[in-house]
Amino acid sequence: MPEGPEVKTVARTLAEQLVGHVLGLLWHSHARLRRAVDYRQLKKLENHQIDRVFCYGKVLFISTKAKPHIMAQLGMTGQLKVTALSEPLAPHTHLRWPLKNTSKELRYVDPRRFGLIDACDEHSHRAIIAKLGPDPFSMTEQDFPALIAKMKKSSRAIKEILLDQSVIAGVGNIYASEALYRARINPEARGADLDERSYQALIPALIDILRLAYENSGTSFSNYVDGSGKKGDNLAFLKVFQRTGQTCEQCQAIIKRIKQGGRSTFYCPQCQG
DNA sequence: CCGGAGACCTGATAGC
DNA sequence: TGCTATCAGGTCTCCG
Repeated sequence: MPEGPEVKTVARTLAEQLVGHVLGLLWHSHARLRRAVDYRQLKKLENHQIDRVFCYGKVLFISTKAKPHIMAQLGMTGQLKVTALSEPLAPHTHLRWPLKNTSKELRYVDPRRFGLIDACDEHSHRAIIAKLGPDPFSMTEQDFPALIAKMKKSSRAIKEILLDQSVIAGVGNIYASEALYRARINPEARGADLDERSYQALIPALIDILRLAYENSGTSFSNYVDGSGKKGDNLAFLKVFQRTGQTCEQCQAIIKRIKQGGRSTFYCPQCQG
């Protein structure tokens, strides 16, 4: 489901509801998520107070004063939200974690089970982040040259490079297409073939697109919701994603969909020719 | 090392 | 009304 802006929205809205609260007794469905979950480790966090919720790229962390922390990746359909204990259980609820002395609980719902929740100590926390490229939300212009150099080294299509979390963390299928449209770059162009000017347009365009999406609390076209169950408002701001057959706002050409690496890419053949 | 294909899952929707 | 096929905010592993 979520890309960087959605995960960051979930982190913000969860922080408002979780920080300062103490986790109660964990319930789980025994389902295997993307991989088997070490529920024993997670249960060690019972009776600990949550002090921070944050994210890097698409990885969300909930930390307590104790070790380990909670790590979550929402995959395509994962929802992490705080609900009333009395709220009916949605199908595919895999984790329920009551907050002591409240009538609420943290729930993880994930129909496709491409997501992951797990315990995470300092060591694995660092290992996770070490594998990821810079996070556009904390990046400054000083980080641009190294990032551009890495992209220029690749013979892959620029759209696929943008989806590579080890190059840049938090970009997914929506915002890769949107950023390339904004920067007027053909998604099939090889990283190595793009000139410096293209990159100087692309990186700021990408950052702008992600910031805007975050300000709009993310894009909901299917089941994405924030940490309190609310949908995002960014769908109306998208220019090409899932707009196959509609006219480009800039030039009136027809927006096309192609497949790259097994995934849809949306673009304007005229503006991004 | 790199890149491509397929695997992992459920659910919604379109077309016959 | 079924069926089949395709599509969906992601990532991991295997193979050449």
